[in-house]
Formats: sequence, structure tokens, C-alpha cells
Amino acid sequence: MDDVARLAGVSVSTVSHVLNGTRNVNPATRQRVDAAILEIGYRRNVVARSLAAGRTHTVGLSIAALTNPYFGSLVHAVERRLSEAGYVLILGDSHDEPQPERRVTDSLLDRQVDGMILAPAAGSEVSTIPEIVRSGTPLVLIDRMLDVPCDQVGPENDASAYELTAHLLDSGHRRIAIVRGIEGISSTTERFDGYARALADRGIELDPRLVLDGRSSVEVAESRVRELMSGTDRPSALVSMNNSMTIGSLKAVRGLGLSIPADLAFVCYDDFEWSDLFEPRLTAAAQDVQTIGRTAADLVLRRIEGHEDAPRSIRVPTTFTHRNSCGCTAADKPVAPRR
Amino acid sequence: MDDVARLAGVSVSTVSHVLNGTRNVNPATRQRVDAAILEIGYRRNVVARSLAAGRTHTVGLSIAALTNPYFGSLVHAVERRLSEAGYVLILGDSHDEPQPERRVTDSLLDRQVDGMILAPAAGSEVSTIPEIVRSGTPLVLIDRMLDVPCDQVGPENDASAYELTAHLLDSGHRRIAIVRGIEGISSTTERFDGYARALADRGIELDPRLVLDGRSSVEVAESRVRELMSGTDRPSALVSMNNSMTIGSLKAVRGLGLSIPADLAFVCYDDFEWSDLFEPRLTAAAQDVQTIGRTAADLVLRRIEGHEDAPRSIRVPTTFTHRNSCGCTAADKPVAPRR
DNA sequence: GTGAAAGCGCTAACAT
DNA sequence: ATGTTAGCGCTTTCAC
Repeated sequence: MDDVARLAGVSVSTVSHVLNGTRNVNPATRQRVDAAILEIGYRRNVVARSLAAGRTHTVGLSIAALTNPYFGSLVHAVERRLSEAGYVLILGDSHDEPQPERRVTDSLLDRQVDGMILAPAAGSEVSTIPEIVRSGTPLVLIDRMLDVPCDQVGPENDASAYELTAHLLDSGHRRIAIVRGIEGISSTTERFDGYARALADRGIELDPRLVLDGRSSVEVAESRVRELMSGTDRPSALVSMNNSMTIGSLKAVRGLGLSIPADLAFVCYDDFEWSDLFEPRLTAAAQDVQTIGRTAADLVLRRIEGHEDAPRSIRVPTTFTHRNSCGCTAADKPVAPRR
Repeated sequence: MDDVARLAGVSVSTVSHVLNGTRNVNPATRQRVDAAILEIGYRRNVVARSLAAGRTHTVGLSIAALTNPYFGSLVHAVERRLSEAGYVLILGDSHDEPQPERRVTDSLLDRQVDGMILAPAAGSEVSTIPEIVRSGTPLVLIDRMLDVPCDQVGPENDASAYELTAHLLDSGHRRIAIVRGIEGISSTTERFDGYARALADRGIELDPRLVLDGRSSVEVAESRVRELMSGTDRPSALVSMNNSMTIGSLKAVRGLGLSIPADLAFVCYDDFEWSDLFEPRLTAAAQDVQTIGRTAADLVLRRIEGHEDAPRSIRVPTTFTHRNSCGCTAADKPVAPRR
């Protein structure tokens, strides 16, 4: 910057101001500075700038499991919004475990991110979240809601799971198994509650043997479903509570030589881009990932800009998409919109 | 850091050294420093550290299109390796256009990334790449190879495309259409060459009407395929050269009420995790995304550590997976390994 | 084994 | 409209 200043015959402070547009500069001066910058091939050092200015124009994103394509789309949506706002995304993967998560968030905090978006692992509230709050860094939770006072965005879980289950019940199914997600996070609990409530509303007792812990993993879901479907009294229907477990469940079903929906009615939470193109076509509750990601980004940006109002908890509705994996007679006909 | 030093009764330089393990410190002193750090709840400022030390421990990744799940997995693989090595990932999306790409890479350079991984958009070599090279930042190209002297990692394209096409030819198809990717990048060119070479080897003339420009986009591929398949002399087979265009092609096919492989044999470059689970099951050439991502990360890391040997160009082999969308009689039987 | 102090490349308050 | 300069919070050389 010194060199630029010298070449343009001005002071570094003028260079800084033309660079940032932070005060009026005589057009002629500006010209000389711009020319000097070009001639030298000067590039501003954002690290120094961040240190001096006290902000980095970065937002940290700690994702629970990048292996899950759902989180991939979330990253995309967040990145898009942030870059529109002139911010940059620093990405970390917590592998859905408290220890790595803490490492990721510590590293982000050390790097002085202006804000943080966190898809919390189970147990975040004991160590990770208090630490972030203590640092004073604006925080927004994504995908999984927690009972802590900060901005949160997630999908509607309970009602959507209810709807999926009710759909199977309405088609006459009575033994409906569920593959539920990783323990200790809201999305798992809420989706399970929706399932349980749908059964209760129809006066059907919840059979614990039909409750499978898929731990949000392809492999675990596959082995649980394989066990269940290899047993003697198999369910007539299955609801999978996220996309990884859907893949796992279908691997198991296919592995056993069963077919959907003939041998097993199937519905799932989370949709795929290609769901309309392949058989069986999955009846699913689709999250609006773009909206969730964008909203999360908007929320941090607001906080970064200094808004101090009460924390918001935003639920983004899902879309129930009726296809043929549920095997019901109404298959392929549009269904009445939910409430 | 001053506060910590004062509380521990040492100098800041000692604090710095215990923090970084950069020189011997009396165990007792170290204890006092650690205690002080804990008591104050001190957190190092990595921005200041980066400025003073001249390195940021960050690597920038500019991806061509985060909408493509293939690149999502690439991000994942790269992040994993970098975080293992104590580096942090800064992510940007170029939307496969030169201008946004330049903005992304400029921003990464301004942020003093220690190294950069770039999935180049068409036209990168005119502005983006020279600029990065000029900055002296270690650069590795990913997915798309260019005729520039820097490290590069990408999939094997030509031979895999040849194999896909040859497979259709060997099943008796003579009119084989291709949906090729975005213009001006190596993967498109090389995959097209593989296709053309397979035809030529069988003495079949390339029919330009069967060459569709899908521009690596779901929508464009869909409309091109729809046009072609609505026409009078339809091909008997189609090869799609990446996963986005595969989705697009299948949308078109389904939209026209045609079925695969009965009405159209279909094979594609790029595989999906669920390809075994749904019908039609795609015969595909699967990239080893994990290896590509990991290798790219390893290469930048090497450069960052100062290795100065000649640029490497690494091709990662694909896996031909034979399923039933090609409609050939040998379907589902394993195929002889390539060469 | 430890400390003092000179930067790293900027921003922004204060002057003029 | 422009310049001077004191930091920002560290690392690292040099000295003891």
C-alpha cells in the first residue's frame, strides 16, 4: 500500500479510502491511485484489514454430516446468500459428534468469524453452544432446534411425520414400522412424536419392536431394516425419517428380494431430485432446503449488522408429495393440501 | 495475550511460545500460563497470528457448480483431508462462469489463502488462472484439466466414455445419441472424443443430429432430449455425460411416456449412490470422487509445504458398473474389467 | 529459560 | 480534500 501511495503521490490513508470508498476523494487523485494499483498489481491484504477493522466478513458454517446430500444443499443455499452479501463461507464438518464439533467451532471462533451457523450435533448444548455464546459471536442454529435463546431455522417435523404416518394408516396399514434418526436431536424426537401421535389418534398401540434406530446412517438403517424384515411378523409399511436412512432401508429391502410397494408400503421424510424418475417413486415429505439455508444466512447477517431483537425460531413447511411407494389406491392422484 | 502474560507473571513472548510449542518452556511456567489462559478464557486471535506469521492455514476451494451433487461430494472429500491436516476450507461457487469465478478467486487471494483448489469454469485460463499464478499461491486444478503448468486431478474421461459407447455398440445399437456437457472444458471434450472414437472404431459415421449440447444442466439436457425424442428418427440408445444431464434426460424420457430400456437404451457417465435401488438401474461409469478430492487436497498441501517439483497431472480411474438401463442381454452379469 | 521490541499491512481518529 | 499516526493482536529476532 505504501508503494501504491508513493507511486500515486498520496498518503496511505488516501489509498485506503479510495479502496474502501470511505471518504470523498478528488476524482483526479482517485484516478492516480487506481492507476498505481493497476500498475503495481496491488492486492489488498484482507487479513491485515480484518485485524485493523475488527471484522472479517466471514461466516462459519459447522455442518453435522457433509456425507448427507441434504446438508450439501444446505451449504449451497447458505453460500449463495452469503456471497451475495459480500461475505465468505468457512466450512467445517462435525461428523455429528460433540468433540469434532467443538474443534470445528473453536477453530471458527479463533478465526474471528463475524457470525456462525451451526447444525448442532447431539450434545452441542453442553459445550459448543455455551462457548459460542460466551464469545459473543452471533449464532444461528439450523436443521435442529434447541431450547436455547438464539435464532433457529428448521423444517416442520412433527406435523409432516404425522402426515406420512396417517397416510399409511388411512390406506389400511396397522403395523407400521419407523426408522428414526440419531438420538438426542430435535428432528428425531419431533418426527417420532408425529409418528406416535398419528398412531394414538387412530387408537393403535405403539409396538416398540417396530421402532428402529437408524441413527441417521445408511449402514445402520440398512442392518436394522434387514433384521426386522427377516423376522417372522413383518410390518406391512415402513416410514423412514431422513434420506440417508431411506437409502439404507431400500438397500435392505432390495437385498431381501422384497419389492415396494407390493411387499412393503414405504414413505419417507426428505425427498430426492430424481424421485419422479425412478421406480418405486417415493411418497415423501420434501423439505425446502433452499429456504432453510437462505433464512439461516439472513438471520446471521441481521445479527452481524447489529439487530438485537428477541431470538426467532422459524419453521419451514415441508411439501407432501404423493407417489406410488405407499402403494395406496389413490397413488399418483394429487392429495388435498395439508391444513 | 497481555492479560494472560500479566496474570501468569511472564512476557507475551512466553505466552506465545507455550501456545505454539515453539520453544522450550519451564514446565512450571507453562503451568502458570495454561492456568491463566483458562482463568481468563483467552482465545487466540488467528487473524493477528496470520498477519504476523505470514500464513493463514486456509485453503480456498472454488467450485464450478455447487448445485451438482458431484461437486458436493468433492467439497466433502477436500474438507476432510484439509481438516485432518489442520487447515480450514474457504468455499466459493463460480456458477461455471468466468466473471463470478474471478470474483471468488480474487476474494480468496485477498484473504491470503495458503493454497487454492479450483474447479475451473470455461475460460479460466484467460483471467483467473494467470492471476492466481501471478500471486504465487499454490494452485491445483480439479475435475477439469487444462494445458497450464500446475498440479491437476481429474477423472479418466476419454476411455470411460469410449467404454460406455462401445458397450451400446456391442449390444447392436447403431444410432447412439450423446448428451454432452458445457462447452470449452476438458471433461466435455474428452468424453465426446471417447464417444466419437468408439463410433469410428466400428466404422459408424458420427451423426451431428445425435449430438446434443446439454451444457451440464438438468434443464437444458431435458429440453434437448425431449426435442430429439419427439422427432421422427429417434436414436435407439443415449449416453449422458454427467449426472445433472442424466437427470434431465430421464425427465424428458419419462415426460414423453417412453421407458428405459424398452424404448431407449441408456448409459451414463457418473453414478449415484442409489443406482442399485431403483428402476431403471443405470449402467454407468462411476467416478471415484473421494480419491479425486483427497488427492487434490494432498497436492496443495505438498505445495504449501514447499515442494517444488514438476507439476503433476493425475487421472483417477472410473468404474464401469453394468446394470439394466442399457437393456443388453448380459444385463446384471459382471463385465470383464477394462483393459 | 525468558524478555523486549520491531514489525506484519492495514484502518480510522485526529489534524490540517 | 488529504496526511499523520496510533493501534489491531500476534510472531519472532535478538539479547540476556
